[in-house]
Amino acid sequence: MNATPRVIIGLSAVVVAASGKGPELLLSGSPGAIGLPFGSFDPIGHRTFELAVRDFVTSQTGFALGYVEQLYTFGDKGREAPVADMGQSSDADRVVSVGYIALAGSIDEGQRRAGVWADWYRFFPWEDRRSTAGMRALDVLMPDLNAWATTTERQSRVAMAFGLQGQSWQESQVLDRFELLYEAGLVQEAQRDRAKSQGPTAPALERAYVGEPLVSDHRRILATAIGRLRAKIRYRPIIFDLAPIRFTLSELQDLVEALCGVKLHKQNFRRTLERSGLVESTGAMHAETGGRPAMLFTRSTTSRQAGASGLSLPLAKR
Amino acid sequence: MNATPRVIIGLSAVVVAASGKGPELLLSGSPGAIGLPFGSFDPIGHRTFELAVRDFVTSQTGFALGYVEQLYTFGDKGREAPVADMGQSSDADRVVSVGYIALAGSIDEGQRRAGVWADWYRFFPWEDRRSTAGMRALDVLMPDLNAWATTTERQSRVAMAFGLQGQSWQESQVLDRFELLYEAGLVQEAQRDRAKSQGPTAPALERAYVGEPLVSDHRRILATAIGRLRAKIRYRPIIFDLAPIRFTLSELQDLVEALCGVKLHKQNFRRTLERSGLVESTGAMHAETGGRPAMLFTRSTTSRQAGASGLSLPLAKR
DNA sequence: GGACTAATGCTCAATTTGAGTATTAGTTGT
DNA sequence: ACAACTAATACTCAAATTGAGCATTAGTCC
Repeated sequence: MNATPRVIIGLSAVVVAASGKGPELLLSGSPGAIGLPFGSFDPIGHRTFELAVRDFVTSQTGFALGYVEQLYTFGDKGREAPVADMGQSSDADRVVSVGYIALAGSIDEGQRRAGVWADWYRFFPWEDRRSTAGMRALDVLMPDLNAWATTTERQSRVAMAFGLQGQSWQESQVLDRFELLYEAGLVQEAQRDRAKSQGPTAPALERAYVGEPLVSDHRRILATAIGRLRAKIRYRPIIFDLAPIRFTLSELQDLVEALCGVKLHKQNFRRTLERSGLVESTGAMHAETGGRPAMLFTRSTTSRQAGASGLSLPLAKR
Repeated sequence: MNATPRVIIGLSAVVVAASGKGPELLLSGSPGAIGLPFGSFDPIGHRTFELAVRDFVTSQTGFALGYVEQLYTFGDKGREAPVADMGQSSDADRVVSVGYIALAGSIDEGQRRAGVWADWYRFFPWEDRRSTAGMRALDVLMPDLNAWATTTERQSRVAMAFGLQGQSWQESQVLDRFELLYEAGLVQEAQRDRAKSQGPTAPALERAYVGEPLVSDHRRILATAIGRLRAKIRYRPIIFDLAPIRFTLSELQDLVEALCGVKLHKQNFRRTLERSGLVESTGAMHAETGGRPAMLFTRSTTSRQAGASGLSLPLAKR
C-alpha cells in the first residue's frame, strides 16, 4: 500500500457508426459484463488523450476512428469504471475516467464483423419513439415511475423529462430520463448498486422495457453521449461524419431519425436541408428502393468549414 | 526521477460574477503572471472534482461558488498549466487539467474586494460588440489577420469566425476567433510560445486591441468558457445563476448583452422573455433609473426545473 | 398498361421574428 | 405646477420560418 495513492486516467469511448438500421455502438467485454471500450492512459507513450483513445480502440477492436470529441471527465469516488484490462491497479489508486465520443461513419459488413456492435436502443428502449416498441416501453415504465414520484418535485421532474402534461418530449434529455429511472430503481444498475447497502427494491421488469445493463456506470456515460449527439446535430454538421459520402435525402433523414429517436416530416426535412446549403446534389441517382429514383447528395464544402451550423430540425410528428 | 511518472490532476476555474457593468472574472496570481484560480486535486481528501474546485477557490480567494459545471479536460503534453502552488511536482510528472466554469451570481462590494476581479473583455476586446471600442479592436486586428490569411482555407476560416462576407457574427465562436488570432501570431501568447523555437513574428499591437495575456493556456480556457456560456444561455436558464434575485427586464437584458457582447432589440427581448415563462413579476417596482419605474421580476419556479430551456435571443442589432 | 412505391413539388395557414412607432409614469429643472 | 427628459411598456406590421397537407412524377413489378 502506497502512502500517496496514484491517479490513473482511464479512457472510455462511445463509438458510434451508422449501419443501414440506425446508430450502432462498438462494445467490448464478455457476455454478462458488456461495456464500452475502455483503456488506460499511458502518461509516457501518449501525447494527447485523443491519440490515446484512437490507439486503444484500434488495438482493442481493430477499428480506426474518424471524428473524435471529448465528452466528460468522470472523477467521483465510488463511480469509477473498473480497470479490468490493467491488472496492476491497487485499491489505493484513484481512477479518473475521461469519456470520448467517436463517430465512425458508415461501416461495411467486413468492419462490422471485426467488432461487437449493437443497436444503442437495446440499452434505452424508451428512447426510440419511431417504433411502437419504444412507445410501449415507456407505457410499461410509466406506472412504476409514477408510483415513485411521490413528491411534487419528483412529479415535475418526471413530467419535464418525459414530456408529460403539456411539456414536449426533448430528445436530448437522455441523461435526465435515465437518472430518473435509476433513482426510481427501475434499471438494473440501480439494484446492483444498492444491493451492497440495502435490500432489493423495485420489481424486475423485462429487458425489452428497461433495457440491458452495462458494466459500471457505462450506461450513464452512454446516456450522456446520446444526449450530446442529439443536441449537437442541431448546431454542428456532425451528422455527415456518420452518413456515407453520398446519400439520398431519405437516407439522411432515416439516420437523423434513428439518432434522435423521432419521426420527422419528410417534405419539411427536405426543405430545410436544401435551404441550409449543407448538402449539394451530385448528378447521380439511386434507384434501388422500388419507387421513384432519388437524387444522391454529398455534404457541401461550406458544411466542412469551422463554425458551420447544423440541422434545424423540422421536428417531431406525434 | 521516478520510473513511472505520476499523473497530477490540476483544476482550474473560470469564476464569473455579474457586477453592475458586466461579467467579471475572478483571477489569481501576481502582476505580470495573472491567471485563473488554479489548484491541484487531492485524490485522498476530495471525493469529487466539483467539491475540490469549490474548496480551493474558497480557500484561495475567500469566495463561495454557486453554480458549477465542468468545462473540458486538457491533457495535451506541452499545454499543461504550471502547478505554481504545489512545489513538489517534478519534470517527470504529467499534469492533466480539468477546467470548470462557476457562476457566482451577482456580488456586492464587500465580496468584490475579497478577490481580484476583472472585466473579461480586457482579455478579449474584440468580443465586445456593444461598444465602439470593441468594434475598433476588430478593425485594428483585421488587416493583420487578412495579411496572414494567404490561403483560401485561412480566408474562409476568418470569414466564418468573424462574420465576414455575408456570414453572420456568432457570439459563441469565441474559441475559433482566439485560435485564429493565435495562429496569426497576433496575441502575445503566440509570440511567447514561439519564442522558444523561432524568432519574433507579427508586430506587437496595443493591449487595447489584442487584449491582455494570461499565464499558460488560461486565455484559451477562458475563450472556451465564454463560448460555452454564450451558447448555453440559449438552451438552459443559467442566466438566472448570474442575475440577482430580483431584477428589471432591462437589467436582465444588460446582463445578457454583456455576456454575449451584442446589443439586443429591447421590445423583442421583453416579448420573448415574457412568453417564455421563465420570469414572473413580483409586485414591486424599481424607480432609480430616472425614467418610468420598472417592474421587478424573479425567475419562475418552472425555470428551476431540470430541462427548462433558455432564452431564445431576439438577436443582434447591427 | 395498370398498380404500386418512393421521391419530389407546391400550397397555405399559424407562428415566430425583426424592426419600428406610440404611449406612459416617473424624475428634474424653472 | 408645468415643460423637458428619461426609461419602461404597449402596440403594429411585414417578412420569414414552421407545421401539415395534397399533388405530381419516375421508376419497378406484374
